[in-house]
Amino acid sequence: MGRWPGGTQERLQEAAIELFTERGYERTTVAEIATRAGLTERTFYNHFADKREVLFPGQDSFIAKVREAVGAAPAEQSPLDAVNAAFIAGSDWFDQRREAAQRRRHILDAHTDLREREWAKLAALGEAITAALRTRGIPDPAATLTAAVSVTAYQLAAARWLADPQYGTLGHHLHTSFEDLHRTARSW
Amino acid sequence: MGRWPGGTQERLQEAAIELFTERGYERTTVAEIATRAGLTERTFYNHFADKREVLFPGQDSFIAKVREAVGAAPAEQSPLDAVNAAFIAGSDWFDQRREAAQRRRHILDAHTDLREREWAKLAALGEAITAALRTRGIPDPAATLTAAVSVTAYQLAAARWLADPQYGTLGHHLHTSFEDLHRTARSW
DNA sequence: TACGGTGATTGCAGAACCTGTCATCACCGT
DNA sequence: ACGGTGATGACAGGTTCTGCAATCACCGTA
Repeated sequence: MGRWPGGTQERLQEAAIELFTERGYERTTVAEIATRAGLTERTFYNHFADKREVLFPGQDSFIAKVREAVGAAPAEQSPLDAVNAAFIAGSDWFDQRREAAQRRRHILDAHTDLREREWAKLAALGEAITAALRTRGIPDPAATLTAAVSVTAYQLAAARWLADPQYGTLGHHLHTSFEDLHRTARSW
Repeated sequence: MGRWPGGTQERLQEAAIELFTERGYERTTVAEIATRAGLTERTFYNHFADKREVLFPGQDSFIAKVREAVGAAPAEQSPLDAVNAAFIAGSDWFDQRREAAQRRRHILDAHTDLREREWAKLAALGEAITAALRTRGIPDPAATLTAAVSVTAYQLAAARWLADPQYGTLGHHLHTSFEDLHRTARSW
């Protein structure tokens, strides 16, 4: 058992994705993940709150970044544009991990448990954006509605990004998704 | 142990809400819920997929009703109005259960686990509406965006309905929430 | 080199969740 | 009286997750 080789979380994440794709999420135990990473089950739980969380690395810091970017946006920018810009500013990270995102999505789509966690993360993102918009002086309910619709546009962009055979950037798809949103909102 | 006294699910739900408010969600075991209802733990799991599900009675049938109502809306109605009308059509059920909804909300707010499940239900509602809108000929991404923003407006209305000291109906709050949505969308 | 502090890792026990399997029971029609 | 049906119960077992305390490697300091 190599002890302290560093990168513990990353090793656990890779081991988890490997095993999930090999045997499926439910047929993989936390103990197996830890063993493949050269660690123990207990250590897994020192790094991740539960079994699902290993599939959502960096989500919390992404949320924090978006919140910060929305708060720091120029005052003359519309709320929706501010959120859009914040998403685009953080999109490089994803473009560099397209393949990992693909595998992750396949696992997520196959298990309701995991999609539940994903929705929870998206809800947290929405609440963070709502809070940031409020500090920009946007009152409720506009803040809540704008945040929610932004998250939906973001989801849409992410889906297109993963499905795009042309390998367009996430930023590009965010741009078109928010254009679609403007167009659709005009019909409401 | 009264066997087959009828209303098994309802008894389990009431026992669960009682115990959750008395000791809290985490400090209540499924076995305790079942015992208070005069049943066994195994029977609980014959009626509910897991411990959380006991707090979401009728959600699935509500989703089915909304899907149906959206599909059956008059053709001249705009997509957003169709969803709004579908919500209002199913709002009586909630108005008759305001107090239970209050207690349920207090329990939900205190536990991330349960809010996660709630988000999952809302996501399922959104997907059902998306599907219904597509059968009405609304193409993507308009169907997805319209459904998502409708669900958000619904959440907003439900929150106001529970907080309203005047005890206004859910239908009333749905009306004003969708008006807010129209107003906000004009700024996008 | 010796020593102690710090933080990560581990072992162990145990509660609770959830499932599979099969037996048992009440009801109902014949 | 009899058999079918469906809900309930008993039991075993795996898995998830937590609390607690011990162990280990590293690092600065004397």
